[in-house]
Formats: sequence, structure tokens, C-alpha cells
Amino acid sequence: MEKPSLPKGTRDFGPVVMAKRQFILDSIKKVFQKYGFQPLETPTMENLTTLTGKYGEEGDQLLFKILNSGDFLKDVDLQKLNSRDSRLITHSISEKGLRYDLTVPFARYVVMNRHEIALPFKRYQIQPVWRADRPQKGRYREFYQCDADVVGTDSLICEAEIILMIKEVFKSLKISDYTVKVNHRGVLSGLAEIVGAKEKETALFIAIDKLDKIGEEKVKEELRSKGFDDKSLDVVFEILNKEGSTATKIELLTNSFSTSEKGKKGIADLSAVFQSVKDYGVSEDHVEFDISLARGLSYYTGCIFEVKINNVAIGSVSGGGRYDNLTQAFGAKERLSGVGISFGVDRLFDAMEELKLFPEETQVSSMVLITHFDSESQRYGLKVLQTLRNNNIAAEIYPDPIKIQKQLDYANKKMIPYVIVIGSEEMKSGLLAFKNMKTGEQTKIGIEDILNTLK
RNA sequence: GUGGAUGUAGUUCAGUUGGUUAGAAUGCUAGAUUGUGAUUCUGGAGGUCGCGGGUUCGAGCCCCGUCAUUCACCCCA
Repeated sequence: MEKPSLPKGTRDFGPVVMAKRQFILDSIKKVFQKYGFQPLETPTMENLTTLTGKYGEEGDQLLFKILNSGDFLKDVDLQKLNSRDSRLITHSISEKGLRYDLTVPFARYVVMNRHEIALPFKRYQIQPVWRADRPQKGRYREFYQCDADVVGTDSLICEAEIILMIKEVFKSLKISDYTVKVNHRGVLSGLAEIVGAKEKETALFIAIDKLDKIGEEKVKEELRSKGFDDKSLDVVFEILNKEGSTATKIELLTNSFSTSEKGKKGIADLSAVFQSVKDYGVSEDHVEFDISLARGLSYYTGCIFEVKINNVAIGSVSGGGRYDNLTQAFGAKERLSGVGISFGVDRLFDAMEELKLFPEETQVSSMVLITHFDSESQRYGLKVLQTLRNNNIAAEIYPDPIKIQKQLDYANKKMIPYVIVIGSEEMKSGLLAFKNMKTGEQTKIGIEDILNTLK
């Protein structure tokens, strides 16, 4: 007999974990709805052509591909098959793949349904995604993303609202020590332009993105190996090391980027976004303009966001940005700009678990368990149970006539906070033994009083 | 894809230079208690020591392989 097991990087979520996950999911969903986003779900699998080429070369390798049904080898070119190079035959044996994120399926949906979508279109989407990555801490092969995107407007108010939503989500999750890092692709391009490294842009971005992780010296080392000379490194780090408030940084960088159109646009956008946040009457706490923030996904073109929880060794728990050309990849003729944010539930979960931030109530299933000494009192309890439920109180009765210890033990394990004990005395007097499982306190009161306590 | 670490009851871990029948804590379970749980006491179940091979009179321990888990790199939620 084979021992059962799970595929690498996947997990079961038992009731205790689910209660906590629901708490996170509900908090995020509520915020999305409050900001006017509407739900969307897309299929687990997409045509491979929809997915490939959207995430860069690395991303394509991380796609889970689905083997064609039926006799999938029948029409494969024999020569390619014999070459034993699987890359040559992938496209002929697999035409579907599991979704890698929620943004690309969303873009596909928008293009396919353009005629019935009212622009600007705001949708949220909460579904699992799959990546054929090697799992490690905070990295899974199956995980949930919670996305909210707006397409069909260039307005920077959307960027500001993304910041507001992040702040609301973290507030309702009671995560207080976090940083929303904001940057702009234009600022990064400007930086590359200034040092005359337009064609080495990507190498520059990848290197400086690691700044807070590996430090200035290591980044310089990496850049030197990519062919950057000391003079341009000085220029780059003079800009990266600018200190001060967001406003100060913006002011200083306006001068630095006076020769770069892209850089100027980036600074202007960022400045407008921060101004909007102020206009909403929201403080800039937790929000930081970070010039070294790059983010990998190649489709971003404007503002980019990333959220880190401080003092927890886990990657970013949320990220997003603006993308101008995503729908064009699907043949859309009109230019549709989109901007969005994605929360990683699994990492939020890990971080909150580590910080012990889950409220105890999230684990409560039923509020009340009705226990009984015999089948007669159990029968009496059914009416009581129904009364509780009619008053919208989650309640259950122990289904078997067993000793009271077992029943109380069950309440303990399920973390049910209150127990009603019914026996001959209770049936005679109509006053029920009402026990608080946490304090051990027990009183004999009528059902009306019980309802009042629980409401 | 590259490199490192770890695999022993359900779980967390002990296990001496290789030596008879592999232990603890916790959890599970039954009772002490015929109307009361989480703190008490007593009993019980539970392990092909990841798997395969090798060295040896003898392997949980040493060697090789393999699988799984995990951490880091790359990249990312």
C-alpha cells in the first residue's frame, strides 16, 4: 500500500487554518468591494499561447503545462521526438497550462469581452495560481492571489486608491509594521538613460532591486561584472542614496532627471500620486518612495508597488503596478492602460502566524454546544437548539448520548466558548445550566437570558 | 536549474566509540468520578528508525545510491 502524499509545494488547509485564511480573504474582499471593484473568476487553465511570452523567459519555464488528452504523441514530429529535447515538442503535446497569475487572464478577459465592458473597468479576483518553482519558505507551487485592477483609464487617482486600499487591508488585519514601497518604471529608465545604459536596463534594474538585501558593495560588484564603469556607478548611487522624505526625494530627483523625458514623467506621476493621497486626507505613514524598487514582471510601465512586512523574514506580501501594453499582446487595437495590486494570502498568513496576529475569535466555529445526560434531555435540547439558530446564533448539539465529560471535551477541542447542559433538573425548572468554557463559570438561567448574553 | 542541511511513535525530539527487547515529552485512548472539560492519578495502543544496496559476527549509528522535506541562490505573492 502506497503512503498518501501531496505534490511538492501544495498543502491541505484544515479547519483551523481555513478559519484564519478566511479572515484574511474576507478582509481583503471587503476592501475591494468598498472601492467599487466587481468580482471576476477565470478558468484554472488557459491556452498556453495566452500565457507564454508574458512573464519573460524565466516565467515561461515556471508555467505548469497540461499534457494533451488522448493519444498526444500521434502527430509529433518523429525527428524532434528522437532528439530527446523536450522543449522542441512541448507545443505539440501541450496546448494548455495552469494560470501563473491573475493579471494576464484578466487582460485576456477584457480583450475578449471588450464590447460589453464599461470602461473604466474595475474588477477583483481571488483565485489560486500555480508556478513550477522550487518551494521554500514563503514560496509555494500553488498559492492564492487577491488582485484588484482597473483598466481603461490613465488617471493617477487609481494609483492613489491602490495605496489607500493597501493601508485599509493592513489596518483590518492589524498589521502595523509594514512599508508600501512605491517607484516608477520611468524613474528607473531615466536612471539608465542618465548613465547611458539604455540597452543594459534590465541588468541595472535586477541589480539595484537587491540593494536592501545584499547591500551597496555587492550590487556594485554585480554591476561591474555586467560592464558598468565606476563613473556611472557613482552617478547611480548618488541618486539611489538620496535621503529624506518623499517630497524631498522628489524635489532632488527633479533636478537629476532634467535631461531624461522618461525620468521626468516618472517623477511627475509619483508626485501626483502622493499629492492625491494627501487630497484624500490620508497620511503618508507606511508609504515610501524607494528608487531601488524594480520588480521583475516585465509588463509594468508606470508606477510600481511592493509591500513588505517589517521584521518578518518573508518576501513581499503584495505587489503591483501600471501596465500600458498588456491588452495589446492579445491584439487589442485601442490602447488600454491598466493598474493593479495583488495580495499574496499565503505569505500574509505566514507573516501573521509568525507575528501572532490572528484574533482568537477567528477560530470559533459554533458559539454554543448543547450537552445532555440522556436521550430524553437530548430531545428537549433540540428545541433549545432551534431557538438559538432562529436567533442567528451558530449552535450545535452533541449527536450521541455519551458521558458529559466527552461532550465537554468536544467543546474544548472545537473551541466552542459556551455550553448548555440539560438534564432532568433543567427540564423540570426550564432554567438551563449555561457554562462559560473559558472561565468555568456556570449559571442557571432561562433561554431568553442566554440569548441576551450571546447577542 | 545550482548549492547546503535534515529524515527515529500522530507531533517535537533523545538515542554513548557500531552491541541484546529503540526511549522521553506531548498528543491519542480507557478508567479513577452514576450531573461537568482544559490543572491531578492509574492503565493501554502506537515505530519494516524514509526507501534500496553495501561494510560488519552485529547497523538507528559507518559507506554508496535514491526519494522526501527544508534553507539559500535565480526569480517571485
